[in-house]
Amino acid sequence: MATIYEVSKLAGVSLATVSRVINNNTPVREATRIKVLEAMDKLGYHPNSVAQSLASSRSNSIGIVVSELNGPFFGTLLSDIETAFRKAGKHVIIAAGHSDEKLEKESISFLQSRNCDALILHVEAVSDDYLTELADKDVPFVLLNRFVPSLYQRCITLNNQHGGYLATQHLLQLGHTNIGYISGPMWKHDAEQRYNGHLRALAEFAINSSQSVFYEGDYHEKGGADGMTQLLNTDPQITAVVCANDEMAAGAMTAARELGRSLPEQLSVVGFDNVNFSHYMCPKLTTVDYPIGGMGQMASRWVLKNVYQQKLGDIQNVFEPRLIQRDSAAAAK
Amino acid sequence: MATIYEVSKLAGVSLATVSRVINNNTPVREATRIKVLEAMDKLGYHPNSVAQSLASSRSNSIGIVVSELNGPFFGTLLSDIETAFRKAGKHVIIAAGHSDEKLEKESISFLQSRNCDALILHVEAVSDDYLTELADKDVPFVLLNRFVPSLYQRCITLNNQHGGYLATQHLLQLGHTNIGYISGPMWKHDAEQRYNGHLRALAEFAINSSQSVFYEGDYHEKGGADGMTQLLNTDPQITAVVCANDEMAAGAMTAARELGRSLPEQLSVVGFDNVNFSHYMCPKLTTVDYPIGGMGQMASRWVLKNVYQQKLGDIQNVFEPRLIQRDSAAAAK
DNA sequence: TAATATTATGTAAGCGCTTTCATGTATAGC
DNA sequence: GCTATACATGAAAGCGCTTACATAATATTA
Repeated sequence: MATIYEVSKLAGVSLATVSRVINNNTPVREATRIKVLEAMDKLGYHPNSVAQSLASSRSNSIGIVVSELNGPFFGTLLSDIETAFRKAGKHVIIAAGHSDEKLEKESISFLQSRNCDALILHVEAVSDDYLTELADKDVPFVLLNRFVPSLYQRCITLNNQHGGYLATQHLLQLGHTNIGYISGPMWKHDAEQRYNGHLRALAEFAINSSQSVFYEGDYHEKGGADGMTQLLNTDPQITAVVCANDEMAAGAMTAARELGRSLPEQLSVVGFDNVNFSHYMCPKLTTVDYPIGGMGQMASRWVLKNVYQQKLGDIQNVFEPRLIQRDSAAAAK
Repeated sequence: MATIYEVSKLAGVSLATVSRVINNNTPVREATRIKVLEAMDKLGYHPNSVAQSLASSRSNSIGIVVSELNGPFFGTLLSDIETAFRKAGKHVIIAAGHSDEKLEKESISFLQSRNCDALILHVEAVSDDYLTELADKDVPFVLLNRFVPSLYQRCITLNNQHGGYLATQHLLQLGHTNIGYISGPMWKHDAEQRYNGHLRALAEFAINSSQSVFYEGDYHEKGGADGMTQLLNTDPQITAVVCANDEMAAGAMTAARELGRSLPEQLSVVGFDNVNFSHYMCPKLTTVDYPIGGMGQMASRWVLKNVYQQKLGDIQNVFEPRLIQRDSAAAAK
């Protein structure tokens, strides 16, 4: 691989000048620039990004921590983030945190040691305090789907509460009054907030929430199935169930069918997230859309703007969910 | 951030010695090692990986090109690759090629300029010649799901032909004789091979393939839906359809139902890939398992073994698919 | 045309590490 | 006790760039 030195020799200029045309940050006379470009071309020269990083102490890499790499949710996120940075000539280093405190911390320090210029974090298990401390360190980061009051400018969140509200409101408007709820793990902020939204909708329709059956699931298919089984055992009169994410909705619907309920005639189900397979399910899942792609783009913009000084539009910190009506929720009989 | 220099001063040894304890590649007296480790600890020192890369001309990063970041298929792949490398202290840089020749090439040169030690490529659009030339360059790479004869040691492939065979054989064994086929884009090697397997099964059961209706789809849901519609129009007598991937199967099943077919009673469907949502579909999809995770691990092993000289087991170049029987394929009436 | 302001280019000192080669120090052999 | 050998450590030269700072070339003004 040719080095900048060889280019400078071939072009008959100094290293510095070559560097200038590479970085395009200092004026270079047009004739000189052309000479250099031609030399680079002739040698098939590409700058060594490692050397660039060391010299400039910018690595042009952004570290991303997500909970899982598989699964429908993060794929969309990563895809949009990668596209955004790729355009800007940055690259993305990915680590999975698996919703585990130790692994999340490891991922973060791993990415730090990789000299990332910034991090985009979708972390669930580390504490607010840990994040606040991290903010005092040198590496800038944005938080996705997590609100830490002291770090509010760097939080890109969904109004989960409103999402939970929309799901339940929809069922209530369809005439359901006996609505079960399958939650995510309550230690996760979004799970708690979605549930709060559910309660708010119930209250608004003057339904006593103590009548409403509740199950704390795990955000996975199995939890949804278990939850549905338990809910229907506890209260066979239930006519609708809100699931705090689509995966659980999938499990719940399967379980309900196995228990002899026809969907959506005897039982309506609403999910949350609008993952890409939610319309493969049958009945096609009515769910709350989580604009994760847009939020990923916004996180990218935050980084481009605050770390790389690009002039870009304002940052939208809070995104609003919206209800996607499909076929899994029907009017109460 | 503390540097190796500060550590060496605090420990009262030279830079070289600190480097030795970091890399653990040259004997260092135990007492010295401990002094150094304590100094590192006290300073909260982490080696600067960029500087390490520059000095050693190894970046400890592996570039991955996949077609898409979203979608169920690549998530599984990336997840297993990331896990494997993370354990080895390497990191993964990801780029999407979008099945487009230009973008695939761009992705590859992008990763090259990032000084990746190796690449794992799932590329579809670039030519065999391009890959053969690339192999003469300096960066080592493995190919996933692609067989290039001259590069056979670095190809990790699925026996797609056999997979196609299994899908059709299953339907034939269930008594179907009028079987439609919805293919992927025939310019993609795997699509072609899956179809060849289909033909082989047909031949084995003495079915004239010219009777068998065929549609060339796009590996996406829409293509599956269009394909099913066209197939049923062309030949309403069809009792079974093989789809060359699960996404098309999803579209096809929806379309079939909209055309009034009950599944699987009036129409059996078999997919290919066994993506994670295939059992969310209803009826749950009978499909051919693509062990993409295992193949990703094998690709990782190839890199660890051939690039980082780790002593690991043999490389398995060809993986075998297997049929996953669920509910979408039933006996012919 | 000389003096001054502007702009373009070159010089050289790092960035934080690895690694070769040289040197020093302990151990063994006689 | 002296040399031969092994082993542990240090000195210093890069890895390929960026970026002050210094200098040279050019444009501007009087």
